[in-house]
This record gives sequence, structure tokens and C-alpha cells, in this order.
Amino acid sequence: MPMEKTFNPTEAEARICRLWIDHKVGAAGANARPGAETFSIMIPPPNVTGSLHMGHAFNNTLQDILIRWHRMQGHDTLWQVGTDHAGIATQMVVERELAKNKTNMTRREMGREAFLAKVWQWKDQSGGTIINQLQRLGASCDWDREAFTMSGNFPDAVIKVFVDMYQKGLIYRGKRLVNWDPHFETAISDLEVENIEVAGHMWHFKYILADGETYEYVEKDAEGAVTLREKRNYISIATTRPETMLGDGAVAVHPSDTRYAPIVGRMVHLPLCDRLIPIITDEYPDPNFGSGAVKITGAHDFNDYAVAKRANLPCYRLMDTSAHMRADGAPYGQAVQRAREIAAGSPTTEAEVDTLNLVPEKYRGMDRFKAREAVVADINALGLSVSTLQSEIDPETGSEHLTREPFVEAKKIMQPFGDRSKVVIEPMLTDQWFVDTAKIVGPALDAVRDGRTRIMPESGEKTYFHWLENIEPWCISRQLWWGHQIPVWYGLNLDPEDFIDDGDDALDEVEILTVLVNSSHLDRDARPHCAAELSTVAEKFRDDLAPLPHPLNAARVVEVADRHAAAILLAKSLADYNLSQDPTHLTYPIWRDPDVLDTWFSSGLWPIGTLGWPDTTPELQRYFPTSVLITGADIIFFWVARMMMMQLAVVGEIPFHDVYLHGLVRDAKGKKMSKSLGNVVDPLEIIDTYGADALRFSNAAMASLGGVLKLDTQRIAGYRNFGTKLWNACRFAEMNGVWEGHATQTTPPTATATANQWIIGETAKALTEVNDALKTYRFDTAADTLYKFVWGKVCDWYVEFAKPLFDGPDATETRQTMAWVLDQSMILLHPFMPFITEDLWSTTGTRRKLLVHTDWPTLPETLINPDADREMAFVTTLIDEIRSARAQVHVPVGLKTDLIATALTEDARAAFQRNEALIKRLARIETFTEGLAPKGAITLPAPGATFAIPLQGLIDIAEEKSRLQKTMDKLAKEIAGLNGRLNNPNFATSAPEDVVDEAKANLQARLDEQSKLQAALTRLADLG
RNA sequence: GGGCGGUUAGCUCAGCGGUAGAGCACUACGUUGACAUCGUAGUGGCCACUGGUUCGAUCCCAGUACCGCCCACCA
Repeated sequence: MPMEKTFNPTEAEARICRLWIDHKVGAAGANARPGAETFSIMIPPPNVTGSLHMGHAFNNTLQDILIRWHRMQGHDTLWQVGTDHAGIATQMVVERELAKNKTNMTRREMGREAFLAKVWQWKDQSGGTIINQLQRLGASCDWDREAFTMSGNFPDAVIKVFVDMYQKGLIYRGKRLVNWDPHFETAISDLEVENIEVAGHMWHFKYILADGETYEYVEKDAEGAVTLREKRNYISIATTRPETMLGDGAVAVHPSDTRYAPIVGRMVHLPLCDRLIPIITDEYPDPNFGSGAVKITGAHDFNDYAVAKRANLPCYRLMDTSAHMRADGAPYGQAVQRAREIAAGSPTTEAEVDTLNLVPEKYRGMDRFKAREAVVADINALGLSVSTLQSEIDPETGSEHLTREPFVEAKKIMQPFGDRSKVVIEPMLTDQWFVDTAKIVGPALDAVRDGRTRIMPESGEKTYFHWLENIEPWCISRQLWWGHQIPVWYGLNLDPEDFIDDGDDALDEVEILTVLVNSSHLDRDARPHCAAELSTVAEKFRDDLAPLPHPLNAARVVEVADRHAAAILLAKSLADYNLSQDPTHLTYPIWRDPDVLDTWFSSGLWPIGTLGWPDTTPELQRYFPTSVLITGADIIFFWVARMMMMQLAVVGEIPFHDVYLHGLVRDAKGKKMSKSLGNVVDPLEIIDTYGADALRFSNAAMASLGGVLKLDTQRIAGYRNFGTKLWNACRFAEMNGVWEGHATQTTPPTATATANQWIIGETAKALTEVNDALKTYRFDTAADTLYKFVWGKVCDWYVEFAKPLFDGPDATETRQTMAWVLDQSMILLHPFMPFITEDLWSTTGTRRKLLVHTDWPTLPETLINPDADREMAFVTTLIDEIRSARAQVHVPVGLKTDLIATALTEDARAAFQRNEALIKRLARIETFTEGLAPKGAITLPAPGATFAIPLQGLIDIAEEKSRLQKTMDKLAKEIAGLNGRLNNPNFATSAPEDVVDEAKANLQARLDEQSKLQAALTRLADLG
């Protein structure tokens, strides 16, 4: 059955995709030669519930090109595939899904266990989507090894790393100010915060000095001249977040600030709060900004926190987990009473400070932004806002009034937002787990500094260093449910008094549970034990803890726990613990830390985790460290740097030798793709329209190192056409019997015809260039080379040369050469365009193997024949010139002309004769003779020859004159340039010899050409 | 505020010491033994600006302008 005119991607891709999967072509070690070097890549695991976007398509195309290239070379390859559980993202998706149906319970209503069941359900339902889409892209991963960060051995590996790092003191827990996402009600890391400039305001408040004190406030200009002198009873502070003033612990001024020197150490009244706070000095306030005095709210601002720590000020937390003003704890009067005692020096603890709710009753339970309005209104009402005089013209009377208005500055402020939730992040003082990154950053820096791991492009290396050299502790705990739960258990501090019942009856489950929950506040300071399995630390608890007054019935505890989160947690932990001892009764009050780990903590272990660590698996030994990581530059901190730190910390080895970072894929205009802009290009739609090969080739061609990647569908269409071009070259071959009896040949046929020798050499050149390009990750150069070779050499010239050769004595050799050249084209293109090439491979000739497992060629340089190259250059240049000249003097395309050689060297004559058929056909020449140019001919100079095309009556003499003149002008310019250089004495002495020689040869050739043209012009002048 | 990039044909980008290339777009012609998802021939560039180094600079260095991106606590 003859070939169709075009390749049908829709049909073929589905069929070939199936074929590859069924044959497990991407299995670890597939097509490997014994003892071959290994080549391994870890896929950046996409979110399990995600779908393929253009970034994935780009990224995975590059990985697949490398993997296929190495696999065809017989290397032992592994492309490890898998997905990430993506804590926040997935939890968000599932919550959103639940919310779609109003009859569903919310996450909180259904509780942790039930919600996690829903997440797993969702994972099972949608988790295969992206894997499928990767397959449609043509990715040749080892699908049987698909990993998932929440399945198989991976969670065990994660937990083991946590335990190991905990025991080495690399992980610690502490109450710190962290970025808190009020929507997800979890801590997030610095990296998950996006600072965005928004329109904000700055308010200025007066804090009145205690005991009616006053001072002389003096402002001076730069020269020291007094510009303002007044008696004040207040200090002015500025804030963009008025609601936080409720938690102020002090007002700070710079020690050198003379304006406030008289009142440093004095107390001021905190408005609305019935509290006094001190004026302290600290280096932090900038005397030149605002009033120079800063309110210090240790629990809600990172700078203030640092000041508070230095000054030993208590940090009063004002908000709850959803960023509403706190409504818990004792009444305000009581809390503030205790705060005053603490201020007066009463001993306290961090834990106690945290329990004190210093939000006055009025604001309790308010949303933080509502509270802001209320605080501002109330301070204004008290007359404690700094005010300015405003002039107002009465519209009726026209008279001017001066009024005092609160001073509120409109101001652009940088506000932190959660990168997932998009809500304003609240600095929050909470208990969290941290990786002590300072302790593990060294090896990660060294590995890149000494070149064991290379980062490309180099700018990525700079970014990497900059971040790691200024690394902050990494907050790894998340108050989420979907993730790896922290393997730390706590014993409860029980006060035996609490278990003494008023009556004579023994306490029942409900009462005991109530006591546990209420008395302990689930205090995590109490007897933490970290272990992969609770059983391994059970003895420690038994030695340490007092048992419960009497064993509780486990089932009953769970039953009575109701939906109180802490109670459920406790009950569940009790059950977990005791089930390993006694399936029905709970004996010891132990609970497990409910937090889960940051997703990046687990994905940071992706390289070793997917290879079976901590077991010393054969895969770990063979494929680790991996060869290269290909990923977006946007996750260099999130993932790349952390993998470096973690792998080095855990197994003392770099995770990968090379890191290839690429930019973000943008639309054709360079805009970020976003749903709201409506410019999102769906790779699956591109595949449907143009085929996966076209998308892949475009991706490769775009992949220059560094910069933004602009995706243009016109370009994709262009590469689809490129596939069609190859297809049709094969179709041409088929029509000419090239494939009949053809079987794959690793070595090219011995060719005698120059055109055949030449194209064999061109193939060898293309192979070398592609190899060199891929070795240095220049996917764009490789793609460009292949495009130029297949289209520009094979199709534009060789196929045309073959047409006359098929009719001549070299027909057999030419068929063999064409078959070989097209085979090589399919092989070389296969990593880039796997579908069309695999399909062509199967329909052309007899094949022992699928193309995906066909040997990548090694072609000796001796295949490049310089004589053949020179001769074909002569032929193609001549053809080009004849075509060009004909077009310029408007010879009708269909008209064949004669060609006369007016001068010809022996070499040129031989070259011409050997290729006469080709030249005649492609240049549309009827007859060729040697002799004198007749009147009315056009003249064509060539190396070693001068040709003329007689066109009596067909051309205008004037037109030919102007054509020659134009060429002469161009030549004259070049000659002038070359002369200029060669006549410069410094050029000859300073420039390298070969450059000088080249210039001389160049000049000679130009002069040669010039004299030929000049002769032609003279002849025309005689005529005309 | 700090850091890192970019500025080359109408558009998107390569090149990076020897006076410029590709694809697309554009113009003219064209059903020549595969291909109109095509062919042939063309048009189009003081390589952002100013200095410096050099025999020679689009390329190296310094500065300027504009454009991106990342990081950052000015209340």
C-alpha cells in the first residue's frame, strides 16, 4: 500500500505509544550493552492531581531527548518517573472539590481520617492523568517504576531521614515567628511567600507619656539648625498595621536619635489597652524615616520580633489560626493584669505568654482587617491620631475653614501573600519544626564550587550560591493533614490531682479524656520522642510516664472523642500506641505530633527515595548519583538546592552531576500564561492539532540556554511541516523502489557518484554536530543542525540529485545511499521526533528492532570526502547562480536554455562532466557546449570557469548590464574591505597567519570574479 | 534597596574577536517525475547608545538608557 501524502499523528501516536509501553522500551537498562556506562534522570515529579502544562511538556521533552539518545547508544539508562503528593496544592484541590457539593461535609466536619480517605480517593481517580499525558508526549520513562511520594517505600525513607536528622541535631522544634497562611491555617516557608506591592496606608498615632510627663521635642536640619521646637507629652509612631498595636511591647528609637533622648526609658500609655510600655533604644529604627520611633509588636512582625528578643520583651500573640483577633483565654481584665505583672518583672514562660490574650473584649473574634478599622476609628475618637491642618472651602459661603484631620499617608507597601492561598500572610508566633540548614549547607556549596555538580546556565550557579550563602532555617512543619506526619510522640504531663473525682465513682472514659485534653494543652515540650516506629520508643514512655488511672477502652475513647480536633488526635494516638500492646485498652497518655512535613522535604529526597533507599538496591548502586537534572529555574531554591543539601546530608553524595535550568514557558508575546489572561496554551491541544513530534521539536529548538521561552504556534506548525518533509522524502524513496529489499545497514554503501559521496559525508557531519550539541545540552543547536541537514541538504539537494541518478548507471548505488541516508535521518531525528520516525522505520525496509532501540551510529570522519564536498559546492553554486541570473532577467521558469562554457579549467571541466545531468536538470539547461559567448548572453563567473547563457532576443541588454553592475558593486565593496585590511601593515604582522591567508585568497577570488564580470560588461558595451 | 539577565531583519531568536544567520512574516514567479504542511528567486540589519582595549569589536571592558526576572524587614 503506497504511503499517504502526510503523516497522521492522531492515529500513529496512539498506536506507537501503545507499542512502546507494551514493549517496555523505557525499562531501566533496556537496550543496554553489557557493561555500558549508565545514564539516569529523575523526573521532576509533577503534582499527582495535576495535568500536563506547557512547562511540563517542555521539560520532559528535553529529558526524553537525552534518554532516547543515550539509550540508542546502548547505555544503561533509567528515567525515573513518578508524582508528588503536593501537600497544600492537593489538599486545596480536594477541599475545593468537596465544596462543589453543598451537601458534603467540610474538611473539619469530616475529620482527619475521613478527609484523608477522600484525598486518596481523589488521587486514585485523577493521579493517572498526568502519567497518561506524559505518554502522549512520547516520554519513554520506566513506567513500571512509577513512584509516588506517599506510597511504597518512599514514606518510610522520608520518616527515616527525619529521624536521622533529628538524632544528629539537624532538626529542631521551637516557638518562632513564622509565615502563617490564615486560609490553610498552616505555617509556610519563606519561599512560599510572594511579596507583592499593594496600595496601603500609613497611620500615625500618639502614645502619651505616663504620669503626665512632657519633654522638649527638637528637630534639626542637616546643618544642625533647629527647625522645630515644641513641648510634647507624646511620642509619635507610624504603622501600616494598626491592629497590631494591641500587642505592642515597647516603642523603639535609635540610640543616636537626640529628639527622643530625654524620654528613653520612660513609659507610655498604649492606647485602647490600659497598659504601659517602655521607650527603648535599638539599632533597628531609622531616625530618618517617619518619626524615627517604631512600635514593637514582637509576635506579628519579623523586625519587631528581633528587637523584642534583644530587649527581652514578651511577644503577645493577638490572632488565632485563621487570623481573627483571639477570642480565647481569660477575660481581658485578667489577662492585662497578668501582663502588667510580667512587665513589672514577674517571672513567666514563653508558654504562659502565649496563653495571654491581650486583645480587649471589643475586638475579640474580629477579622484582622475589621479590627484594623475599629482600632483606627477608636484611636481617632480618642484624639490620639497625629493630625494635620486641612483647608476646606465651604461651597455655599465660600469661606475657608481649617480642620484637623488624622494624618493618613497613602503608600505603596510590600505585602506578603501565600503563593497558593493568595491571602495575606500573617507573621505568627507558633511552635514549628525546622531544619538547621546552616549545618548542612556547606557540602551543598562545596559540591558546586568544586564542580562535582555543574549548574547550567552559569547564572543559575550564582543564584544558587547567593541563596545558600544566606540561608535561613527551613520551617518544615505544616499544619495540614495531607502529607508525611512527623514521627514524634509526646507523653502528657499528668497532674494526679486532676484525676481525683469529686464523687466516689471511678472516672469514666469521657472524664479522663476531658482531663487529658484540658490539662495538657497538648504541650509538646513534654517528653518528645522521635522514632520511625512508636514501638521502638514505647519502653521509654513506659519508664517515664505515669499510666492512666485505669486502662481505657480504646473503641470507647474514639467514640466519645466527638469532633474536637485535639481529642480525636489524642484518642487516635492513644489507640495507635496501645494497639501495639493491647488491642482494646489504652494505658499510657501518648500522642503523636499532628503536623505533616513540607512537601519539599520529601521531594528533596526524590533521588534516593525512588531508588529504594535506605536499602542498598541494585538501582541505587547503578543509577545514583544521577546524570542530570532538568528543571525550571523557578524551583532552584525549593527543590534543587534542597536536594543537594539533603542528599549530601543523608548519603554524603551529590544527587546529580549536571543541573540544566530552563526558563518559564511564556506565550508568543512573552506574557506569562495564566487563566485570567486566557493565553494558556494547552500542550494536549497542540498535540491534537500539530502532533507530539512538532511540539517536541519546537521545544528543543527553543531550548537555548537562559532567557524566557516564547511559544509560538506558527513555529510549531513549521516543525510539523518539517516532519511532513521527511515523510515525503521517504515517500519519494518508496516510489523509486529505494526500500525494496532494504534492511538496516550500519555502514554506508561504497559510493562512486560524487553526490552520493557528498551526502554520506554530510550525514557524518550532521551526526558529529548533533552529538556535540547534545553533549553540551544545546538542544537548539542539535535541532537546528537536523533541520538544516534533512531539509536543506537531503531534501533540497540530494533528493533532486537522485532523480537523474536513478536514470543513470549509478542507480543501484544511489538507491542504497538514499536508503542509508534516510535511515540515518530517522535515527538522528528519533530522540526529537520519536513518533513519525518510528512509524517511518516500520514501513521502510526490514527492521530487526524498533527504532527506539536501534543503534545510534558512529560514523568515521573518513566518510567526509573533501573532494566530493568541493565538487558539490561547485555544482550547487553554479545551479544557484544560473537560477538566480535567470530569475533576475526574467527568463520564463518553464523555458529551458542552453549553457556555454567560455572558459574552463581541466578540473572544472571534469567536475562539470561528472555532474552534467544534475546541473542540466536542476538549472533547466537544454544543451551544454564549450565556445564563445554569442551576442545577448548573460555571463556567470564560477571557480575555474566562466559560463554564459545565450538569450538572444529574450533579454534586454540594459537589464543584463544593470544585473552585472549590481553584482560588480557588491564585489567592489567586498574588495575594498579586504584591501583595507590587507593594506594595513599591522594586520599582516598582528593577525594570525591563517586569517591573513584566508583574506588574501578571498581577495584573489573576488578579483577573479570581478575581471570576468568586467569582461562581460565590456562586451555588452561593445554591443550596445 | 541588592543581585542576575536582556537590548541583533517586521516578529521570535541564534551567533559572540576577522565587517551578520535561521524560522516565521513579506514580495515576485511557479501544478518542474516526494512534498502547496511545497518549490525557485528576492526584499529586509549604523548588531540600543557612549567611550575604552585591539591591526580589527555585534562579540571583550567601563559607563548610559530602556526592558525583564529573582531576592529584600524600612515601621
